Amino acid sequence: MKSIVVEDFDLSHTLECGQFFRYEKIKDFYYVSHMDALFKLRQRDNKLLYENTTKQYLISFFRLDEDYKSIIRSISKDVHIKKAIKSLYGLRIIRQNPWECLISYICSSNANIPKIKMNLSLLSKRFGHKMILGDYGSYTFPKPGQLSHLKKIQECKVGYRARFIKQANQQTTYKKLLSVEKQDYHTAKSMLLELHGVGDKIADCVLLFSLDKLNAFPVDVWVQRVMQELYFKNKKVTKTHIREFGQNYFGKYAGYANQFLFYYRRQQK
DNA sequence: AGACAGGGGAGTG
DNA sequence: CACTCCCCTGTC
Repeated sequence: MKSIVVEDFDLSHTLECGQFFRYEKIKDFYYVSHMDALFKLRQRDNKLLYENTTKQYLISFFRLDEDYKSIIRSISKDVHIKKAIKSLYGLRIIRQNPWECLISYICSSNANIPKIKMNLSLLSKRFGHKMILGDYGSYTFPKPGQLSHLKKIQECKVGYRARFIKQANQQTTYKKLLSVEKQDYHTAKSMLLELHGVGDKIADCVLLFSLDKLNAFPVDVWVQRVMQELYFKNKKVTKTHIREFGQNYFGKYAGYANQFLFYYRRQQK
């Protein structure tokens, strides 16, 4: 098995923190399915072992080319965030494919992680084609334009989100997503918000996890909970206010702070 | 058995 | 802002 040396990286935290859904842990290995790629990973200390992908792909996917230490330094504003960082050190924001990310988070509304995983698995099984790696099999994720059959989408148990997926499929191309990526945070966000089924939180997720907007600060119930507890003396605060506070307070890499706090709070339950 | 929540969003008032 | 409904699954 090939390997690369990795610094400031924790594979388990990165895959399991809830930002990404199409992976499966089997024995000591993680099998990752993403668009047309299927690869196998394992971390041993500072070595990342891999099969069926390339060093270049992994560096991009896990953002191994960015200066983690300086990001951590810039968001380490107080004892609360420092504590979360300490316990989850090495967690990185994954650079997902924007299309798969968009559909994933459209599925996420009023759902939970097991259900989102199931929906994505059914969608790829229904619309993608089979991939094999050793004795493990999964499916490619359908491309923009391939999710047009409403009935078939509904069979993937996505409920009322089926029409959102169909519409996103009609209105989105890779070219459009690329042009969204080129815009600044606010412009990019307003473009995503034009899609039906994409509101504030989902737009921020797509921006953070796939469009290189690391200052995005998605506020779901968990982030709302942890932020109220740590920064608002347990007072009820609107999600909009929390988002604006988070972006101002943590700055350019607020999205990293967001993910640390989110996963840290979820682990406590 | 049936009610309810689960990583929201859109539409209304 | 606050409220309701949305489709589906797992849980108590």
